[in-house]
Amino acid sequence: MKKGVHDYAAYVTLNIIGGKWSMLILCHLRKGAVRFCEFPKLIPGLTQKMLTKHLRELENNGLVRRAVYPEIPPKVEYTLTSHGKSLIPVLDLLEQWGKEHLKMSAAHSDANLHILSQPKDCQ
Amino acid sequence: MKKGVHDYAAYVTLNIIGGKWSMLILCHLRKGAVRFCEFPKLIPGLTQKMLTKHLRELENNGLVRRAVYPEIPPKVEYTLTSHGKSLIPVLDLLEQWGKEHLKMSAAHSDANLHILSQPKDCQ
DNA sequence: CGCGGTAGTTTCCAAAAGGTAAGTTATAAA
DNA sequence: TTTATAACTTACCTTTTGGAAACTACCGCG
Repeated sequence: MKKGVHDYAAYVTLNIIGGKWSMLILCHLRKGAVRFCEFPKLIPGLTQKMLTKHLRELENNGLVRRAVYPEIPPKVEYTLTSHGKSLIPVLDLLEQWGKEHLKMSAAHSDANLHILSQPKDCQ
Repeated sequence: MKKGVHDYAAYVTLNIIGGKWSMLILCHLRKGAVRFCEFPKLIPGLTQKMLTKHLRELENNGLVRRAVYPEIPPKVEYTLTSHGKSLIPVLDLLEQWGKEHLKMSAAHSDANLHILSQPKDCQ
């Protein structure tokens, strides 16, 4: 999913949080600052390359703030900006719908086996 | 974005509406039934192949219903299921946040040029 | 001098997603 | 007989995305 000047602002939102890891990163930032090296521990499978890439994107979109502490060894912390925090309700709703959907599809795959006798589709 | 067994149900939602065209297709279905051949007219750039692919996905996820009318030339209509309709508030929120974001980033790129004298970031 | 720790960047490769264009089927109308 | 139409499917190719692993820089420590 990328580009394309469609009339829907929802498209913009998906371009921002639709990457493979962005949403996961944001979810962990909800609770407060996270160090660079903490992310891969929090998010299994996330590599440094993908982490930097998505963090830069989120930073460029004004959702996260990058704070560098001039220490050795280096320390960099990421936090949500206020704009980033405005995404939390959106994430919550996505979360909530996802849960409903999982319940639904579980129920449905059970049901298929013994209940259904209604017409499934007009055809 | 695909796969990955993370703890966030929001991930599930994004897998469903996160494709390049799914959200656009759903948006047009909000108003009612749409024929196959109407989609490419409604959504510039959408090809038949991508359309079928995403429609099948949405169908498999129980969000849209496919109704075939046995006529020549063929007629196939797609509608939202009730489960599909439950996504509308989600799409609306994505839309709303996207609009806010566009306002924000427009304001920000203006502001950058003359206003800012605050520290941008601790570094 | 070499090691460890943090925060990256870079290179190289594989997989997934997406696009183009042509083919398919069925029938009715010209 | 050819054409047109709707709804697909298929083959082939390009682009995008993602991942593994190595490399850089910095400095203190032993």
